[in-house]
Parts: sequence; C-alpha cells; structure tokens
Amino acid sequence: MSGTTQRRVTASDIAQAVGVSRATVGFVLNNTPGQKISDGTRERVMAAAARLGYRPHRAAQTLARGNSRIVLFVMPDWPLEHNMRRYLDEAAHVLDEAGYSMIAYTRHPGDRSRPLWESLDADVAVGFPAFDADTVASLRAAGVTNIYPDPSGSAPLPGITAGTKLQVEHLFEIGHRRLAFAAVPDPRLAALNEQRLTAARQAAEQLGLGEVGACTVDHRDGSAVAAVEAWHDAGVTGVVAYNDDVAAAVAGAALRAGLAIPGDISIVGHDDSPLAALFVPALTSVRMNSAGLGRFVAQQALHLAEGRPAPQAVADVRVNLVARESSAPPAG
Amino acid sequence: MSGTTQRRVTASDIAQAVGVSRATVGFVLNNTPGQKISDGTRERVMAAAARLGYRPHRAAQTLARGNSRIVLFVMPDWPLEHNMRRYLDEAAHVLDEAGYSMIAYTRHPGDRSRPLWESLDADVAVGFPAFDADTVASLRAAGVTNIYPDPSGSAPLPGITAGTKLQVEHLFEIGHRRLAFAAVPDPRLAALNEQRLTAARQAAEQLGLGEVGACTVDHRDGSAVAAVEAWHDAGVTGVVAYNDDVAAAVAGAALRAGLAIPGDISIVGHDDSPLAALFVPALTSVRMNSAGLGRFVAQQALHLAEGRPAPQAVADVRVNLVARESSAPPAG
DNA sequence: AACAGTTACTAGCACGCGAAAGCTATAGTG
DNA sequence: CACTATAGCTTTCGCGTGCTAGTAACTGTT
Repeated sequence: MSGTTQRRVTASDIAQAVGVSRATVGFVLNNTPGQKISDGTRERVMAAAARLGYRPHRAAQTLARGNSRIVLFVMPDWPLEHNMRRYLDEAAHVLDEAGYSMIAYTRHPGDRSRPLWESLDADVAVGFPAFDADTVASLRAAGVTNIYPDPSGSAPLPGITAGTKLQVEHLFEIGHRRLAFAAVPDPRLAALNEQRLTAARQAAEQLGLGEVGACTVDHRDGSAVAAVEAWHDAGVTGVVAYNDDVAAAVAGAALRAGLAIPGDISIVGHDDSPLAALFVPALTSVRMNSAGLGRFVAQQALHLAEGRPAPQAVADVRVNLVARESSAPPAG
Repeated sequence: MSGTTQRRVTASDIAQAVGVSRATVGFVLNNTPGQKISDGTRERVMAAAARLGYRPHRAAQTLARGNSRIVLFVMPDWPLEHNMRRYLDEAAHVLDEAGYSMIAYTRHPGDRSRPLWESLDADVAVGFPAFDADTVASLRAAGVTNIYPDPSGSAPLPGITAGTKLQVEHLFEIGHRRLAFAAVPDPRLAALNEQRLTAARQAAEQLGLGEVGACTVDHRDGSAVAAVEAWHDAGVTGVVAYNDDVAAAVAGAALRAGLAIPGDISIVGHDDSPLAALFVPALTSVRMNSAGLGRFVAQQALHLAEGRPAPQAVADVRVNLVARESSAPPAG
C-alpha cells in the first residue's frame, strides 16, 4: 500500500536475486527431469522464490506449455446439490493433487451468455450426464478435444440406476407387492427419468412383481392428486419416486387426499436431499457415494488430459437406502 | 479425424492467407481505435478468420494484455440455489457482453483442494456474502487486487434484510401481535442470521410490537419441538423463520406436537425455495429479485476491473412476499 | 516542385515461461 | 597427455497476442 506500483514477481526476479540464469530457476521450480542442479543452487532458488512470494503466471505457462491444466466439469441445472457437492469436491481434490484446476460450470437452458468452454481452453470437458450431440459439436468447435464420457463410446455413466433398484427392493422386502413409479415433469430430466423407470421395472420383474405403472407428478397442478387417487383405487401400496421432490409431491397429494402415510401408501424418494429429512412425514430415500464417483471421473479426466489410455476400472458407486417414516409394511 | 495433427489457427495464418502483416490482422480483429484500415482489407481479414475458424488464444491474450478478463464469483456453500441461479445467470450475462468471463466457485469449509483464485488470475473476485479477513488475505496473496465488496469499506451488500422486514409486516397485517424468530443452527450462517434477527426486531419495533424472542431450531434434535412448545405457551402466534428450511423445521415440530398450522401458529419462510411449495402445508415465503442483484454486482465488478470509480448506484433488489397456507389470521 | 499531412499499412518488441541446444569446467579413462 | 563423459550451468528460441514506433505511398497546398 506504499506508493509503489507493485509489479509481478517473475522467474527473472528470482534469477537476479540468486545470481543464476532464468533457465536454472525454471529447472528448479519445475523439477525438470534430466536436468542436473546442485543442491546449493536448488535451495537458494527455492528460498528466494518463497521469500519474494513468487507465483507462476498461469497464462504464460499455458502459452508455453500448450495446455491449460484446466478440467471443466459441466453440470446440469437440476438440483442434486448436496450430492453434487461431494462429487465435485472429491474430483477437485484428485485433480488438484495432479496439478490441475477444476472448474465447475452449471449450464442453464435459458442462459444468455456464451458457454464457458468457448473462452476457457480447458484440457478436458467432463459432462454429467453425458453431453448431447449439439454440445459435443460446440465443444469441438471451441477446440476442446478431450471429452468425457467419450461421445463415440456408448457406455453410460456407471451405477446411475443402482439406487432405483434399491427403492424397489426395499418396498418388496417390507411386504409391498403392487408398486408404481412417480415420474418427474421436468423435460430436462426426461432421459434420466426413463432410465430409472426402466430400472424400476426390471427390478420389479426380477422379484416377480406385476406391472409397474408410471405417472408424471407435478405439485403445481392436479396431476399429483389424480395419480395418488388412481393408484390407491388400483391397489398400489408402494410408490417409487424419481427423486425426493417428486416423493414430496406425491406425499403432499396423498395427505391432501386424506390418505395416511405410510398407513395407506408408502413412498420412497431418491437422492437423500435435505427436503427428505424435513418433510412430515420424513421421507425414506436413497443416498449415494458421490465422492467415489467424483474420484473415478477425475481419474478418467486425468488420463484423457495426458493422452494415456483410460484404465477400464469400474466406478466405486455404492448406494444405500435410508429408511424413514414414509415407508412401512402395508396395512392388512 | 484424418491423420493430420491439427494445429491451432493463429492470427499469422490469417495474415498469410490474406497477404497482409500479422499486425494488420490484430488491428482488424480488435477494432483497435485510432487505426485506419481500408474496408477491403478489413473484409478480407474477417472473411479469412471466419473461414479458417480462428479463435484467439486466451492465454496469449492474457499474457500480452496483462489481464485475464475473468471475474471470479465466490459463493457460499449454503443452499440458496434457485435464487443464486438467477443471480449468477444475470451477472454472467452482463459480464459476457462486456467481454469478460464469469466463473462461479463454491467454496466449502471441508474443501481439500486449493481455492480457485490461487490458480486462476482473476481480474476481480466477487464475494457473497462479503469475504472474511482470512479470505481477503488469501486473495491478496494470490495477487487478486480487485475485490468486491470492498474489504476496507464497511458498506454491506444492499437489501439483504428487506425480506425480513416483509415477513414481519405480513404477519402484522394479518393480525399477529406476538412474534418470534426462528434462527438457523448452521454456524456458517451466524452473521447473516444476526443481521436478519436484528432487522426483524427493528421492523417489529417500528410497528409497535413487543419483544421478538429468538430460538435456534434444528430438526435433527429436539430443539425445534422445544421451541415451538415454548412459543405456544408464551402466546406467540407468528414465527419469522431465517429461511424456508428453518420454517419447515418449525412447521414439522409443530405438526408433531399436535399444533395446527396456521390455526395455532403461523410461519413465514424466506427465499421461496422449492421446499416451500412442496411442504404440507405450503409455506408462505419471501421471493427476491436475484437477477437485479446479479446485474448490479456485475457492473460493480466491471468498474473495478477497468479501474473506473464505481458509481454509487443502488442495487435494484425488490423483494415480495408469497402468501401460502402456513400463514393466516390468528384464531380468536 | 517542395513540403506537410494523411492513409494504410509493416517491423518488431514485450508479456512470462518451458525447454532444447550449446557451452564450460572438471573428473575419469586408456 | 589427449580424449571422452558428465555435472551444472547459460543462451536462446518459441508459444500467440497487443500495440508502439516506424514507413512508404498518396493527396493537397502554396
């Protein structure tokens, strides 16, 4: 805060302070393999760097190196917030240790600004869920060559439907035999919704259960109430919801229709959001190991960034069911 | 995808294609003021740039220019998600139009990776809420000189407590005379909680109401039930909650204690989160003009980035109350 | 015709860093 | 003692862009 216009500390400043060439400083700071540097010089350079508060200029590194060491995570704009957090935190940590920076970017449909990848020169773009064709084209046009999941490969992200299976099994285990699936109205979620519905039906079939009907449920119109009443009339006692919001919508409709939860109908949510614990009655839900997924994806991204072939490891995505008040054995 | 290793298209490529010097290309692409370029040349350069798919190398620009044109928004890790979204979207749009990129960064207390500003060279860091002293020091150490809100100035972000006033006034207007404040247990929110409590008390005083008691409410322990029962015994009929989550915790406790909402007790939340609409009974809440705040903050950041003094405009932060089922005139 | 003024450019440096290539002592080898 | 090998440096180039300081051609003026 003295009148001096503070200039950036560069590697040249260190070189001058120590009395060596700038190249030597570079070799020390980067630990350049195949370069012999005496211990004394090494120490003096490190000390000077610390003393002067040297911070490499990222743009200059990017320019010289040819890669930015930035990994861009593009997230959907639907709320998985609490899970997303652990996922991103873990991924950031893994990348950070490898010398990369992670930038998480939430893209919204109505977004009026250019997507971040057009101005960021990321080494890798990671999409969750996988990028659609338009986005892949946009990424490619912006010069992003490393994309995960691989747009050409058709392998979906692993374990995305394990939770749904758990929902069905939980209801089966406590005695429910007639189930229904509550779908989400948001069109952005249509693809994932379809995956989970299919998974629910497969799980039901494996358990020898009858057909699983599906209804889209919205708390803002009458669809939730209509669905609940139809299910009740049809003898459905267990509802598998797409997520906790949908579960709450179903539960709300049931309460307003005078049904008891879980007396008349059991409901299982998904994602274990704060809402699940706050709702009355508290919602049974599915919690997932987001950190494991984050670690896995970050490693895939690193392999991509450095041109190595990605190991065909399987993601460590454990899910488990959190039983609360909204599910219980059926009456009678 | 042909065997050719695709090299980046640079300004030199354009120059060569058109048959002019690289400097000329630069002048055309940047519309450099004070430089005369003939219309013919200008057009040919633009055409070649488009044809070759030229994209300026951001790192090189940053290096040459001396600034990155990146504004870093550091967000808290508490969920304001739906409001945050509009706030960030609007800010990103304003910055985008000015040629800047916005990067939103959510920092978590348990975060194991280095904060993003250490590796990003942002021109401006914007904090919401305002950065604490430690963070300011960390930003300064990382070379971030432009910080908003100004760490030296003590002016708080505008309009942060307008919603609280609205909560109190709403309850007053429909007839409540004895109010209480439900505080949030999360220590990260202590400062904001204090601000809102103070605002609630001021509003109550202006309306000639008695003392507003405050209780911290957590749905995971018995504190919510205890608070509700104490309030009910003390004749409190209206509860002003810190946010919708707290409102839900209070409402849940009331329901479990056998009280009717809004018959025995009215509850007003804050932020108008999805939870407010999903809860049974639906929660009265406060919605705010996050987009207006985003626009305002983005403009402040731009002024900071370009070294102009920030205009002392007032943020356009309208708030309004959304009445739902959880509030009604008191019985009797 | 000599001169100034303008237009429309070009040459070239600077930004900070990574790293290949070169250079100089000294140690080791026959 | 000549010759090679190596440790430990330094010189220098290149990354792609912004932008200042020229410069050549042309136009208008007296």
